[in-house]
Amino acid sequence: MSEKIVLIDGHSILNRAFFGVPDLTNSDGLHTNAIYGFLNIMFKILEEEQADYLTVAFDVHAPTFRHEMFGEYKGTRKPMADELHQQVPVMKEVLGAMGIQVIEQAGYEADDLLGTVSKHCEELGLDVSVVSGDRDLLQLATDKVKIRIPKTKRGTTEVEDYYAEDVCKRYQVTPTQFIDVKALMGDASDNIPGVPGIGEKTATKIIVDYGSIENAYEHVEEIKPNRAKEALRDHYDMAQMSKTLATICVDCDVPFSLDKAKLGELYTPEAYNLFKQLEFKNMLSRFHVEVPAQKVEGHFRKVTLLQDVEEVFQNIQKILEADSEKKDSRIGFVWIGEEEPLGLALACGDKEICYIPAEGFVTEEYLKEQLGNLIAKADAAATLDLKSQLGRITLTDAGKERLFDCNIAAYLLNPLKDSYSYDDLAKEYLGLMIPSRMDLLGKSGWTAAQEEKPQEFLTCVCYMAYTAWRAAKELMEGLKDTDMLRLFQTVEMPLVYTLYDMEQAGILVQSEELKIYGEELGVRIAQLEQSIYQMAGEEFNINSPKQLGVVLFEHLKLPGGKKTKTGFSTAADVLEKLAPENEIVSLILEYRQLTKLKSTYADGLAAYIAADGRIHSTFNQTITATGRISSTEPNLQNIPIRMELGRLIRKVFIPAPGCVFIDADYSQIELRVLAHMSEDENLIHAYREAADIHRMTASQVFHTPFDEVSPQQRSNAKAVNFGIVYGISSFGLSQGLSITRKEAADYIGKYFETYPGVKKFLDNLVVHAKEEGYVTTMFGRRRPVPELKSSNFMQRSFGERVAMNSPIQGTAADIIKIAMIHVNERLKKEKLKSRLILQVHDELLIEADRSEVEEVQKILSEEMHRAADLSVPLEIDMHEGENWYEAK
DNA sequence: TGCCCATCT
DNA sequence: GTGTTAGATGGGCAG
Repeated sequence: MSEKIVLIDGHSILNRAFFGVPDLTNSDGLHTNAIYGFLNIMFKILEEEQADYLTVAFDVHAPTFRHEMFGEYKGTRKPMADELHQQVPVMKEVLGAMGIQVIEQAGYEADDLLGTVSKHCEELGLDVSVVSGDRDLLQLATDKVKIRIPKTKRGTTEVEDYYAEDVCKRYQVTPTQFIDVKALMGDASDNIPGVPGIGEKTATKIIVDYGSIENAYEHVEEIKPNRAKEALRDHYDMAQMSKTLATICVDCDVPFSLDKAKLGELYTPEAYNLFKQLEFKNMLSRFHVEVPAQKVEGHFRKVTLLQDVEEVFQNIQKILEADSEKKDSRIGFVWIGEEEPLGLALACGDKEICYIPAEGFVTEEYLKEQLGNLIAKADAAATLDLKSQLGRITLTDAGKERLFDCNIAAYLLNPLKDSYSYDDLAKEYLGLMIPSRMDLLGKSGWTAAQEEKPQEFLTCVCYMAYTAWRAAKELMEGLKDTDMLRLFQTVEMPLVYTLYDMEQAGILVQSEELKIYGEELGVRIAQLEQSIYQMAGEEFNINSPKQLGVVLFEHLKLPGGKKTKTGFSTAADVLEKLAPENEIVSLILEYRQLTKLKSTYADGLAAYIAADGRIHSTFNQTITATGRISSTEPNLQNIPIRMELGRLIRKVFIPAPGCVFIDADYSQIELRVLAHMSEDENLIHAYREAADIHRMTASQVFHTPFDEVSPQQRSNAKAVNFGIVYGISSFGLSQGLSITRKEAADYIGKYFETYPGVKKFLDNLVVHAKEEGYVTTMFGRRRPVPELKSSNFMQRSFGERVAMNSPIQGTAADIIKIAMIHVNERLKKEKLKSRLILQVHDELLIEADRSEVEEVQKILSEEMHRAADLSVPLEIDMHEGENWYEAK
């Protein structure tokens, strides 16, 4: 059997991988998706082929012989996205580290190198596989040379293979004739001009009939479609030129060496280090070297017998005592289990790492008590997600101060991550590549995993405790280095308990009323549906933007063209402008609103009512980029209020018997924060003097006496006020206010003239963000702004808006967090029955016992006011009601 | 899964 | 000259 060589078209496969693999970035901010995809394709093919030799060819950025021939020739590669471009040198480095030959040659494209090497190797008697995403390479196919075109479909890579005969089958022409076809039809992406008016079909037919461009020209008068005949006759020169351009050179001067192409050990230590740096975790298993993490795995153990468990606790106590001299005694712990705890994972040092099932004599109560003792003794007790553990920890006030939530610390250090799983923390803060829960257990729940995959289960839970133990120290250092320790200790950690209390409390819902509300919506929806079908003259799925677009813009021929990538835009603002054209439009808008109300709110909320008649939402503390909290399952932070029909839903949220709702919200907190942070004298003055800030703004910006400001002026000023906070453009403002862009620009200009301090402040934020790479809130919370480094205008502009908005939104978030912690603590300390139950960004909702209303109002007012000391007053609006509708 | 559209501050 | 207001969650559709 002959030996085999694989030749890879480097740029082409990188390019394919770049677009086929979702964006990946390592901790250094380096994009890695193209490299990752390339390696996946390469490994797959090497395994399939069992090849003996491998070489990768790249293009060089230099003019080629094609440029000399044809001045307008721009090269076969389009300008590369920056995110891809930066991956090319790294890719070459990775290949180098694996001992893989990389060839490139000025004056030629990779295609030509591949053609030449492929022919050379075929002559040497080797089997050749050429891997490329580019079908031009098909011209190289013979019965010994196979062209392989990988396609990424749903995450998996499939490869199309072409020997010469496969090309004939698929394209009806031989590989050589394939060049002629391409020359005739042209190729815009390759800048091959082609012959005008001849497309793929005609080109193929001509070459099938005549064999080549030259022969076709000899018989040009016979060519069938008249159009094609004339085209070829008039543009024969061009066709010949294109043919030369499209022909891959097979005898160029190539720096190729068969010796160097010989495959050796790919998995070298150098490659290992690079893979680790690139964070290609699941590729590391290909390496046969011992990873440091495996050492610690040797100490993972499951402890079941009471006697052994007692020994473990004694041992940990000893370790803690020894470490306490250094003020660095620390445990890592994680309760495992969903509803009912299965057991406790513990770590104290590199050697004492174990999992203790709660079964037999080792009861949950016993474990709780022992854990409590450890927490009391250690300087720090670290876990991954404290809120989820609080139900299983006996807390003392002293214990509270020792608890350390690794996820929250990691969130403060980088709030942009979408996951803070233990394997992410280990990678980021410990430099350890360890298997994730998904890697070990797949989608199994804890209970199933413990039974079915005991070994992997043990590995997983021990890694969790170990990561918590070890990362806590690094995270603590990180918080100190970034000046966020105080924020962590006085805001984020205490907030864990507040949110836990709120989740436990939940909010009472009148499920019957909710059901009736949903049914009423259903009736109206059915009516609307019929009317819409009738007016459209057909039945279709109104909730499908695609179908709706076709009905509105094609069948009913309403004006307004394409807007989205996939078709017509049918967003509310587009449809509102169309409302006068056809009555159906407003019915559709109403239909949309009602189906939203029914599916998300009426039916959606009903599904979350627990046995106690209350909805217990989850408040997430590590989700948003700015420091706000978020609410899920269900989201209680987006309950309708603007439209009356939707607002009615709030009537089903009621206080418990004997209670009343008290709702307090900060008045324009973000604008006040802006006034304070910018130190703009005029804006501060405006807030100190006027109750109505929008009117005051209108008065100052439009140079109109305060009492003569028209409603229009006030509402415009209000829009500008909001826009400024978000970094709006004149275009955006003009859209929002239905005014010309010029007028909008004028408003913004006047605003900044009136409040020059604001302008300066916002500009400085962007400058600071560009220099430091992040922005901060008043309380030191950071948000990185990597978009500012992008070469893409849009991304960069986004970064600028982020730099302007995040400190404002984030400071407001800090303030209400502080307020809610103190409100909750005072309710508890004063032994009140009233409970804080919701936070909606600038609003707190309390279920207050009727006997405590006055005291609760006092607490809310005091704590919300004193949460921050601003140079403008912090004002709050407070309402009382028998349900959430009334209390707002 | 990604897109579109709705909802909130 | 680009596209053009920050931060979220969730339902439904289409491939």
